[in-house]
Amino acid sequence: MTQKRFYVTTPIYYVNDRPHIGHAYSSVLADVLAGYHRLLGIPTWFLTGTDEHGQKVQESAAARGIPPQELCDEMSQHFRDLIERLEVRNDDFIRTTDERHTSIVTRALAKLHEQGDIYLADYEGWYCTRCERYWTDKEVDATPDQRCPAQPELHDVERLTEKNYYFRMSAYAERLETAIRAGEFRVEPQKRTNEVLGFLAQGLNDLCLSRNRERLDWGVPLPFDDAYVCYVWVDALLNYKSAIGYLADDDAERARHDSWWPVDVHLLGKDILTNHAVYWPTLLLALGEPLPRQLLVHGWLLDKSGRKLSKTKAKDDGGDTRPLPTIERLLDVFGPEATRWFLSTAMKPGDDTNFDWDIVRERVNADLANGLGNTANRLLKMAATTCEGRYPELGEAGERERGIQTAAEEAIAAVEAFPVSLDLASVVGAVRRGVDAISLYLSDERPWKLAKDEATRPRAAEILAWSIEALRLLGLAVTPIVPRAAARLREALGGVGDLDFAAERTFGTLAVGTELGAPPNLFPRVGEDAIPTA
RNA sequence: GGGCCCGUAGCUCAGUUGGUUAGAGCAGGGAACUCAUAAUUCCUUGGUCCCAGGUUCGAGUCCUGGCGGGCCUACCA
Repeated sequence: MTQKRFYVTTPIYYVNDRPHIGHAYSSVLADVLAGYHRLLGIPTWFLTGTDEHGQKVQESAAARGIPPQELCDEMSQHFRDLIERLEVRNDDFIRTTDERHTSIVTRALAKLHEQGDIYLADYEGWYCTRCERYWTDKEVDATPDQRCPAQPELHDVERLTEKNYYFRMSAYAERLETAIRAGEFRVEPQKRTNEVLGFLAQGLNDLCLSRNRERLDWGVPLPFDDAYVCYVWVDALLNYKSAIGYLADDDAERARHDSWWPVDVHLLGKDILTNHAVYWPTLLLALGEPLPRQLLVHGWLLDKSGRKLSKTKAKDDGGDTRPLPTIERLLDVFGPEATRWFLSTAMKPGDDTNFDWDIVRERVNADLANGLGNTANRLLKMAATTCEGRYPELGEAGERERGIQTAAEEAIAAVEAFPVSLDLASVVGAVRRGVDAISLYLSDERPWKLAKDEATRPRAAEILAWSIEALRLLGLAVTPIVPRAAARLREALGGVGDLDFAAERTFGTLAVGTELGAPPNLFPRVGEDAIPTA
């Protein structure tokens, strides 16, 4: 099943936080997903951006004595800086304070209101004045003597009533469940589907989508009641459509939207599952829009003691006095390519994973420096000395030769299966096996020995030819993950102009006599001494 | 409290519908090789599969109950 196009998103990142490794993970993963589709010639659109409204932003701005927009401009820039350092190639970057977004939120809200999907009702609940928020009955009941769940010792709660606007989410629960069960709206991995179905089974309430401006002003005003702003999710989630031209005035823009929607993959962390698997699709159902094809829900990267690694936590543990491996520090030490490799291979989307400096270093050294990098290096050096730096003839294939050809072709096959499988691990696994196959082949055939003797030198050249050709395909396979290194390798193997995967993917197509470049030292080894010490 | 999920070698993880002596990679130990980024290849050490019961001819795999951890529980995003 070939897809005609591929639209992928990351969550929009909330600007109250500094960018951390979780953001980097989502961004790189989305970039790699997009990259494989682009490699295969599939029209691809990759959207990311920042979420900028809400109470925390308003408070942070107030605390610093600056307008919220100024804070957003500053913080949003941090996210752009991060993805730039990661060499992520997004096609668009949306901000929820963009006019192109807020105008669409307004229209969507008006539409929902007109068709009766939004209603005004009293919200009655426990309010903590100190925390400036409501708590649910259940949360308050769980405390002794019905106190504030955050600070039961200090804060008390009072029963308050407030008028708010609600989205008739419950009305769409059944249709959502049907869509999930029918596979029309997929939530991956499977266990997240279970989680969503379990959530639905508990019964769905309607969703409060407004906030009185007395409490929160930093948001999109409701078109039908200026005393309120739109709260959180309706605003944030709509970015996935506003960015591609949903409800735009311009015909061409709307056509653009229709060409990309429904989105193929929403990438998100497990913490925002409900929002994407329940709020968002019910909202879309209400708007009469097709549902996303699938949600890909990933876990978290945790530091060695299992804590969520965000921002800086001063505490270190286990006698490890080194600073925590934040995304900035990882980039400083390993550079963008190795960092991308680590993030891409860090975990199968689904579970959390623990990591530390050594895990990153070992993986990067094993796969990249010792594996791909060293293989490229030794082959090109041997080619320089044994066949004057020109690609030699393959000669006849024996069993071993067919073996490394197959290994390389399996990597290509994994790439070509990617749009359906989205299985990065299978690509990486195939590449690792390919590198191993070449190493083993070289160990067994010893071309360096054969090259010393005039009579056997042609045979040595053949061995190099087979190995180089296999390596060339592995380089193609890895292009979306480490684009720079892959490009340098391709160049060293005679590649010119833009990469044409369809033309270059076939084993045995490298022209005899092609001038081979110098060993490119693709991935420098990272020594223990490169890791910062406290 | 409720829902969902996780707990397998020092580390990161695989373990398909329960079936032979539980696997990989990395790290550790030994050897070989020497084209290469102290690399590569071969051999090797290492596990009460969280605990306790149960079902079964047979359980890492199913059931029950614990222990430990995570996310959500609808107004923090």
